[in-house]
Amino acid sequence: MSTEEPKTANFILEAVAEDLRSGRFTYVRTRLPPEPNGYLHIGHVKAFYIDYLTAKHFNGELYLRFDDTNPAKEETEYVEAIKEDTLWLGIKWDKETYASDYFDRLYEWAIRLVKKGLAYVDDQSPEEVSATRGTLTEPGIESPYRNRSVEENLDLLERMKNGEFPEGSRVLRAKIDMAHPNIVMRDPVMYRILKVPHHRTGTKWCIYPLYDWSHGQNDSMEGITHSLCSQEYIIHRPLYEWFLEQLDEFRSRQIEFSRLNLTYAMMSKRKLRKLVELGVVRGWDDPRLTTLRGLRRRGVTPQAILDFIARTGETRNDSWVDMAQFEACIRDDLNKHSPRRMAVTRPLKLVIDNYPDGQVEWMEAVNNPEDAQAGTRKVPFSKVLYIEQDDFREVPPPKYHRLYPGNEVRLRYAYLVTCTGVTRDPSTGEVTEVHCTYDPATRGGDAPDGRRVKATLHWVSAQHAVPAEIRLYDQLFTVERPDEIEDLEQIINPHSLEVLTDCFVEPSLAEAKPGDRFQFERIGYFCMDPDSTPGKPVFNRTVSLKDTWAKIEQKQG
RNA sequence: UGGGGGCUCGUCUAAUGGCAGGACGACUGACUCUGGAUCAGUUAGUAGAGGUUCGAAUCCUUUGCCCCCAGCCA
Repeated sequence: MSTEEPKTANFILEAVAEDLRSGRFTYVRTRLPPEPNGYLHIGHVKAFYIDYLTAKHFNGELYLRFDDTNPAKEETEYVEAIKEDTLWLGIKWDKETYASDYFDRLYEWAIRLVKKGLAYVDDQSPEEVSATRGTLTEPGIESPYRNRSVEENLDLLERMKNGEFPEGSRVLRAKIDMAHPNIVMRDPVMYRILKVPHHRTGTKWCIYPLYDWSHGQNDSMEGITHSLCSQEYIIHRPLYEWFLEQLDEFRSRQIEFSRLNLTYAMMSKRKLRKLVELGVVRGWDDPRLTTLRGLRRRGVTPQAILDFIARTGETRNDSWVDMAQFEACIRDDLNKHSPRRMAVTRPLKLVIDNYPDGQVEWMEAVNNPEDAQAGTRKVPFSKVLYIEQDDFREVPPPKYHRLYPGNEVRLRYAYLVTCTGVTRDPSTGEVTEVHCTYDPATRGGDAPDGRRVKATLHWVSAQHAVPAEIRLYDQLFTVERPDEIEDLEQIINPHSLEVLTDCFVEPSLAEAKPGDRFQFERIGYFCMDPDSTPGKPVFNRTVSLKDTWAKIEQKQG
C-alpha cells in the first residue's frame, strides 16, 4: 500500500502497543470481518484499513474471515466480489477463513456452556422472547424454560441440531441475567433454527449461531488478539468477554472505533440494494455510488481512497466527513498520476481563416507537467478545430478572458489566435462558427515579442477528432445525509447524470482502454468506461478540476 | 426517563497539566502555455457554569446537547 502511515499513532495503535508492553499479548493478529451479503463500500474500507494498518504496524497478521452465520442472506457471489475488491484496494490477507469453518467446534463449545448450566433451550416463540425481554427501563421476565436440567437441555439442543423442530420453535440462550441493565446481557440467543442451505456447509446444519455467539468465539479460536469493530458493538463487549471468560478460552480484545459517515453517500446495504432495484442507478457499480465497484468505475484510485481514510483518522467521535475532503484526495492523486489529454465536451467550430487549407501540423504536448517521466506526445492541428462552447462569448462578462471578438488567446501547445467574428445560422441566428486569425510567429504558444494572453484554450482538430461520449456525474442525492431519509424518491437528484453524446477527443485517445484514467485539460479527471466501443469511447468524469472561473461567474449571477 | 458512547475552527483531526496546531472548505494575493497545479496569507474552535492549580481542551463537580441498544440481523 502506498499510503503513508499517519504521523501520530491513533488510539487503537496506542492500546495495542500497551497490550504488547504489558504482556497481555505477545503478537498481533487482526481480522477483516465482512458479511458476504453485499458489495463493499467506502464505509467498509475504514474498518479494513484499521485492521490492515494495525496488523502491519506491529508486524502482525491479518485474517480475512467471512462472517457467514446467516445463510438466508449470504451468497458465494459476494464472497468473490469482496475478495476482488479488497485486493483491488491493495490489502492482502494472510489467511482466508469463514465463520462456518468453526460450526462444529462452536457447537462443542455450546455444549460446554450447557453442561456448566450457562445455556438453555428456550421453547418460547420469537414473539414471547421479544415480549419478555423487558424495555430500556424495565427488566425482562425469565423464561419458564430457563431452569431445565442439563440433561434435558443437552437432549433438546441435540434434537434442534438434528432438525427435529421447526424454525422459530426453539432457541439456545445463554443464561445470564434477565434484569441486566444492558439489554444485550438479558439471556441472549445463541442458536436459532434455520432450515436454509448454507453457501458453504450446504444442508449439514439447521441451527446457526448469531453474531454474539460466533464472532468472539471465532476470534478466540483463530488467536485474533484485537477484534476491531465499530462503536455500535460497544454494548456487546460485556457479552463478548463473558463468553470467553466462561469458556476459559483465549481472550481476544475488542476495541471499537466510530464508523465513517460521508456526506452525500449512501452506506446502508438495504438502501443501496433498493436503489439498484428501483433502477435509480444501473447497478452496484454505478459510478454515482460509493461502493468500491462504483468508485472504481468512476475512476477513483485505491490510493486516493486509502489516503482519504488515513487523513480522516480514527477516533470514537460521531463524525460526518465532508465529501469535499474525499474529492480533495481524489484530485491529489489523479493530479500527480493522470496523463493530460484534450477533449471538447460541448463543441463549437473554430475556423482559422488565415491558416492554409489542408495543412496539418503535429504539435508537441506535455503528458503530465507533474511528472517529468511522462514524456510528450504529438497532437494534430489544422484550420478547423473544435473548442468548448464555454470558451467563447459574443459579449464577454466582466473578468472573462477567453475568446470574444477582438480578443487574443492561446490555443494550448499551438498558436495565439484573435477572434474576428462569427458565422450564424440564417434562420435561428445561432452562432455556428467562430472565426479567427492566427499569428504564425507564435507556433508552440509563445509570442516572440513577449506579449501575454490571459487565457489558454484546449481544442481538437476537427478532421482528426474522435467522437466520444462523456458522462458527467453529480451527487446522487439532494441532501447531505441520505441514509437518514426513508423515502428515497424525495431525495434523488434528477441531474446526477448528464450524458454528452457529441463530444470530441484527441486522436491519441482512440487507443485508450477501459479503466484508463486521464485529465482532460481544464475540465477534469476522466476514466474510460467499459461501455466504450471501438468507434466510440465513453468516459466517466471522476471529478472536475477546480474551476475558479465558474465561481466568479456564479458570484456575478 | 435504564445502560453505554461522544462533544476542539463550517468539516475532519492533533495537543496525554505548559505557545490551541494541521488538513479540507471559504476568502485574499503571487505565479502560471490548464482560470489546473504550486506558493504565500486571511478567516475560524476547546458545549455551558463552577472548582483544583503558578498554569486546564486535558483533572474534579455540575448542567446541556448528540449518538447507540428492546432482531431468532451483523
